[in-house]
Amino acid sequence: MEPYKAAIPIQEALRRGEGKVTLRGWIHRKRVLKEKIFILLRDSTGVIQLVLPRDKFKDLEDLNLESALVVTGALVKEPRAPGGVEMHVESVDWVYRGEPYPINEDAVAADSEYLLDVRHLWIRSRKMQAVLKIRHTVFGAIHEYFRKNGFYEVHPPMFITAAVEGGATLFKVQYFDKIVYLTQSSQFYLEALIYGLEKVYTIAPSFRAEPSRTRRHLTEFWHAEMEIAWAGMEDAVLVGEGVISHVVEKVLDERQEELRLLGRRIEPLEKAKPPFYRVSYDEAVDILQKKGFKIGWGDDIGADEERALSQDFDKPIVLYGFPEKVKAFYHRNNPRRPEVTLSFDVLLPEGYGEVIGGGERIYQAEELIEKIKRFGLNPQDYWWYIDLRRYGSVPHSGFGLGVDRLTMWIVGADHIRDVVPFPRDVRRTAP
RNA sequence: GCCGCCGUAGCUCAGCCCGGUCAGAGCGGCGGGCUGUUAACCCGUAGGUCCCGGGUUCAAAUCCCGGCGGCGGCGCCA
Repeated sequence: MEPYKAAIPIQEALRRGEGKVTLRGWIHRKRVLKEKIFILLRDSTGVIQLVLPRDKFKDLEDLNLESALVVTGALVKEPRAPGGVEMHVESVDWVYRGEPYPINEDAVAADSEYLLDVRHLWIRSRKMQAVLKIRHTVFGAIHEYFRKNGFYEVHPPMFITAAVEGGATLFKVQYFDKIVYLTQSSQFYLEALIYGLEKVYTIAPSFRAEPSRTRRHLTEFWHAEMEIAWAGMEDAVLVGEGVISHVVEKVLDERQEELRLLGRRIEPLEKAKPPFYRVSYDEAVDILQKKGFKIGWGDDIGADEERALSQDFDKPIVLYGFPEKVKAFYHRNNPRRPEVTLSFDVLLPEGYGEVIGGGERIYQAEELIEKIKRFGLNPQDYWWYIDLRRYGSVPHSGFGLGVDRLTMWIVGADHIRDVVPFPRDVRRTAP
């Protein structure tokens, strides 16, 4: 049997605190003293201190960080050891000698750009481990919420031929002898799928060729989208509150250790329970004007305004009822007040901003065609989307949730790149 | 697309303003030391196309022009 097959997880070793066991992992830290070598060994479950008599393991003292090891020895409870338990190593059963590891504490402390250049290595760090474990829980909790609430998971295409939002932000792809695009939202496909399944959701990548240079934009991001038949805007808002609060609850329940390692304050997370604050666009304009912003009714709410708004609230805000011209063409106008749409955004607190955009869709063909024209677009480009309105159309609503943005807020990251293993932005496509 | 900032050792940075012992520090590497270390510590040592090109000058990392690369913010959005 290969020696590494006998190993137990480090977390399990820390729990036992005694007995002879085999461990495997990577060298997280190493300190060589006159008579002893201390090694902090890391695996996916934790970190434990190894103690090796220097005379017996002379050939190991020059091991570089991140070298891989399989060791056997006795576990001992030891207050001087980080974590309270250490292993007195008796034999080293397997070694892979790594070259000098290029990431050091200076680069980490500076949160350097370099960490993105060596991202393929940096994802080994305890910080990235913690973030990626939380990300795993976030995705799982989204699936869990939708499935428990009667939604079917569906899988729309990534190659498309018509824009959802307009057209300027699509990535072109050579597709045999023609050009197609990468999807920027699965919404239109979800709208088609409700006529069979009524309540549908998907978690899929969306691609946007926007040259955005901000801490909350990527060119490739994970989009959790849902659509429900026989539903108005308020129904979609309830689902949005439901899924966010469920995800947060799940992370608080399962990822306390990771949140602690990341130094995340959990009070703001604990407050994210429904109902979120409801603020109409009209009220928001009032609030902002009183704060001294130069904003008139009909203007869009920019990033600074969004941040200022969220400062007044200690949990997520549902901003609703935007003017027609600041939202995409497919939003249904309020029949009682046609100048505003039945649209909403969910804003995260602490300055994190928009995480959900959604609302009720136009369900009548004529109204849709008219609005497409009013927006200066060509109805022919949306032929099948319009066609959906010709055969038993019903009121329906949905939203798109930025999963990376949600994760960013949950872990308290400064940049959306910090929560994605291999982020893609306007310039970075490798590693 | 618009505005601002940056580029010096493998990594993090100082030096630039006011040109002339300015080729520097810490980490990492290598060599040695050290009574159990907690990002260990101490001593020694190797390591650089000062982003590239041009200009000014007796003299340029430093000043000027152009280019390339990177970062942050806005707009747009999730």
